[in-house]
Amino acid sequence: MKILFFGTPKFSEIILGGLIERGFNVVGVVCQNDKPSGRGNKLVSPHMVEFAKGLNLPVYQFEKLSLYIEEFKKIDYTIAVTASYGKFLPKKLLDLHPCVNVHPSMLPVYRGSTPIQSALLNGDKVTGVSIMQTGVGMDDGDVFVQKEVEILPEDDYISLSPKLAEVGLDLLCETLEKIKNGTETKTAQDESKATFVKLIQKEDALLDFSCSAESQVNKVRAYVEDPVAFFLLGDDRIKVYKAVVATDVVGEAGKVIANKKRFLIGTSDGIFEILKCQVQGGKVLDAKSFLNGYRFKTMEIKL
RNA sequence: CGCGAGGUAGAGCAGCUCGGAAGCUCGCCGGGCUCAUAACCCGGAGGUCACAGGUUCAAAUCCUGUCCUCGCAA
Repeated sequence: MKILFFGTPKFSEIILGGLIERGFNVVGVVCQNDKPSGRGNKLVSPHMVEFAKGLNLPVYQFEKLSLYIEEFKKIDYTIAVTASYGKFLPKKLLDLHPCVNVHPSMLPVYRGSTPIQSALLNGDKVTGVSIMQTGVGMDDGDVFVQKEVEILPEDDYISLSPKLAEVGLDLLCETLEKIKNGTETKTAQDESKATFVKLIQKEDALLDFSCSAESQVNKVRAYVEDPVAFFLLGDDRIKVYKAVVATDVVGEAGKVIANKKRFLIGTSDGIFEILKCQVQGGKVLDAKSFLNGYRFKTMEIKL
């Protein structure tokens, strides 16, 4: 079985790396195009490009897949595996060979592009991974297998994502073996229970202290990799990388309480404690270091 | 040449406008006080002020170039 792998972010890398490690025959990697990015708007390749090259795999980057069907016909593969590729695969491409997808949620819940973030944002205690048939719709194909994964209170996107990838990898390998042997089974999703999650916008990451502290901590956990939860303190934009709900203090919504040791912000329900943050121009710092040098110009946050 | 901020003790910052003996908060080491402490008091170590040139009697501070870090936008 010759696998053509579709995937772009870190999540995909873990799965790709795992497939190789376990001896699966991956013949190539398709990932998204290079994009102008960062200061100077220089063209930057997805990290996957280097990763795949490091594994001596050919890398394909097509601007619009549907325009390159002929190219795909030239690639010698028998099955496609997708994992957070980032775009829909056109029907013409799916018709060439079977295609399975790794989706980090318990489908039909959290269909769409941000299932991991959504589970964290909603404060879920459990999420999971599904291996499914890749279809033309949004994550609505038949499911081969799925497995739950516990979300720990201290988990955030950065810690949870690899856990889901590892579980996804196991399930994927299992499924591929079955497909190879012709013993795979699949069941249709219950459409009535389907939920969708949307793309994340920058503004979604703006912390709102008129909400509960817990909900804003969840926002930090969900968006810690990108775009990173933030709030505005006077003219300063402060990104929050790690926060918890403080239970030993009281305070008023939108009011900052800060001393040499702790950086607290009142919310409508509970106290939001910042453990790791960054002001524009500065490095990411633990609260103590941040407080050592930061000069507060205001202690109020506009709600 | 997309816009912008910054590189000063182990950490985080001030000082730079108006050149003239390197400072603050924390950490660290030593001592003291306390039943005790993330408390308080006393003392101490630790910096070629990113790098390279230039101006000057004198440069962290002014000028030029280089390297590095970071925020925004896309």
